[in-house]
Amino acid sequence: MTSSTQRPDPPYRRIAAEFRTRILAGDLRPGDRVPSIRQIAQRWGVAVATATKVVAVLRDEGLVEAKVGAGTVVSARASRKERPAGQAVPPAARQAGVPKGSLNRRHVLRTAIAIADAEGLGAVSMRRLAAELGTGPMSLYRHVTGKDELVTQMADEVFGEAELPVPGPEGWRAKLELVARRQWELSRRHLWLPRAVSFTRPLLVPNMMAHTEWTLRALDGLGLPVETRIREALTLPALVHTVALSVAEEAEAEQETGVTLDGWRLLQRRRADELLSTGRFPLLAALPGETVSDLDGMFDHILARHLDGFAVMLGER
Amino acid sequence: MTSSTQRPDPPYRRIAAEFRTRILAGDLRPGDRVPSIRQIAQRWGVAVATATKVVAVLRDEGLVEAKVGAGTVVSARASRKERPAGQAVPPAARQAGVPKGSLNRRHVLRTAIAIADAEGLGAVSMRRLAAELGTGPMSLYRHVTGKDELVTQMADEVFGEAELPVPGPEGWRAKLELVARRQWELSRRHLWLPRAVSFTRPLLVPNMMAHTEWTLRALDGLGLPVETRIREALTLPALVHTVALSVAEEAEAEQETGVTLDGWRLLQRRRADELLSTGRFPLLAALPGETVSDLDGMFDHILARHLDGFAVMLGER
DNA sequence: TGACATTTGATACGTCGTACGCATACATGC
DNA sequence: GCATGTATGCGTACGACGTATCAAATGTCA
Repeated sequence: MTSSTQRPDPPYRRIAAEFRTRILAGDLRPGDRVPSIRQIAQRWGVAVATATKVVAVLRDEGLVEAKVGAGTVVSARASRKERPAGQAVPPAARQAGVPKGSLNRRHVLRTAIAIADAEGLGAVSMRRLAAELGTGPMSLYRHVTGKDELVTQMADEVFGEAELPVPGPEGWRAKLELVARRQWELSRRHLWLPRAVSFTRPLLVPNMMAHTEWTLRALDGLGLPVETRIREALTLPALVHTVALSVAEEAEAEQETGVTLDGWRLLQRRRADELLSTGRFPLLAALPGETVSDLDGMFDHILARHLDGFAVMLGER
Repeated sequence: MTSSTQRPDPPYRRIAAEFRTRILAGDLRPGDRVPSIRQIAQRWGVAVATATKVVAVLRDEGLVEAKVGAGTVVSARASRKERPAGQAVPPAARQAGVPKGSLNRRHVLRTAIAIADAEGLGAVSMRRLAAELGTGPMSLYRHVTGKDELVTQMADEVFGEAELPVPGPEGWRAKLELVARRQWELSRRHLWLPRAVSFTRPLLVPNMMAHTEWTLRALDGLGLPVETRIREALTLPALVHTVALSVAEEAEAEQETGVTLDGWRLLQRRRADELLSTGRFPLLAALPGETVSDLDGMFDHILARHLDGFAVMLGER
């Protein structure tokens, strides 16, 4: 570089330097918007091509990231002066990984999941989700074709949390119990899950298909006809599904009554009590209330009975 | 308070507040007559119905007591502000008069059921239902407090179709199988049923409670602890529920594709095929398609396994 | 410099459930 | 008979929803 003489830097370099110092000083933080090309052009009184060069310089230095249509943004890990200024990164590195939409899509999904976890699936409206992400509702449709797909993909995302060991434990019973309990844990962690997808139609939810596939493998070699294997593989998630649905409803009811004791819920309770005291349902009325809502126990019961029955079918009893 | 938005309180609320402050201030003392409904109507220039609401609000708050023919009077212990204003206590379970309402209510329910049977629960909107009955949407609210109740009562109505024999067949297994199959038939006849109610929360659906009661009786005398009896009584409908849900989804999917082959569904199919051909799910991909959708067979499987398992628990195997 | 493909967000449309207010008819007590 | 509170039927309108449409703004490239 022979620019050591008094020859002044060209304008585009001067402006770029200006931004560079602001970024490195932390004045512009990662994620902040950098003025658009046309704004730079106007503000500094230069042509658009010049402003373009400014941004190009910064981008080649890895300080900013530009997306067409969206704008230019200070890139992460930019403030740490890890690379001597002026040392350009190979331009190929700027679009290395996935098409970048993938990351935003995950962000959308995780945010939606967070809302659903905290306030139930009903709270996940497109507007609400958009607000949470700081954008307009319509922007979501860039990452998701519609609400149906959003919900399905939320389910897929959380199903990805539950990994199944590759050989798995010994014996069909341990395997079946394992997969059922994994899904049960999932449903307890994400109460909206049974509302989001039907467990007996795993298509389109790849991570759910993986569970089905794993289960089918567990059923292989037991000498069962194919229809039985299918049914069994679909039965297990179905069992989880119903009980999980009840858990979800219980939670919702509780949440609502926690907020407002008004009208509907309270009225429900009153009516239920009235019905119970009519004497038409003596056994039902005599039940202790706590047991009804012990849904973990309920799940254990339903799963154990089923596996026992399956063992009978295999002739093991 | 309710001043969150700038939207002014509706007239009836404003007027009620006016009286409330006068009562609480002691301006109107216990035993004093409150202006009659028609007087209020005239004095404030509103309709009698509106004035009626004013009095209703005050009465629900326990501030006044109304007697037909006699008039409305400030109730005793009203001046002590013992209850946060606006917090109504007795919504007063409105027991609809039998004579006329009963028949019309059934008509509403049966019409709603007919729509749901033919086009799915999603087609049952208040407007649609009203149109079918030849009235305005708001007329429905004379017979039903809201959509939630409508749906619940629809379920109750159809559960009334399934009668259970009073002594029932001999032996626990025949009894349990009977009640499960009755519910299964119900769900096949009314595909929307599993969507309408949770089978594990029979409260508020008297005809469903009857099933639970019947099941509990079938489980009596087997020497089982009470928790087990409860769980079992709730398990049977739960089993029906999941499989029925799948049936419903299948039917909906089929119906939609029957109408329009466009976009979403077709796209789903394509994606599913793509996923299957990735080789990640060899066992799944090798399955014959017909068996997957044999949901009657699925139900038989799940029920038989469960009952076998229950027999094991009873030590009968 | 201008044409381009993208991305965005504001506006708006058609649904939904239902709150509100009105008019009218009815039942009850003085 | 008369005034009272109540019940019924219904038209209007509000706010929330999912999403179609489209102009404006963006970085890029000829």
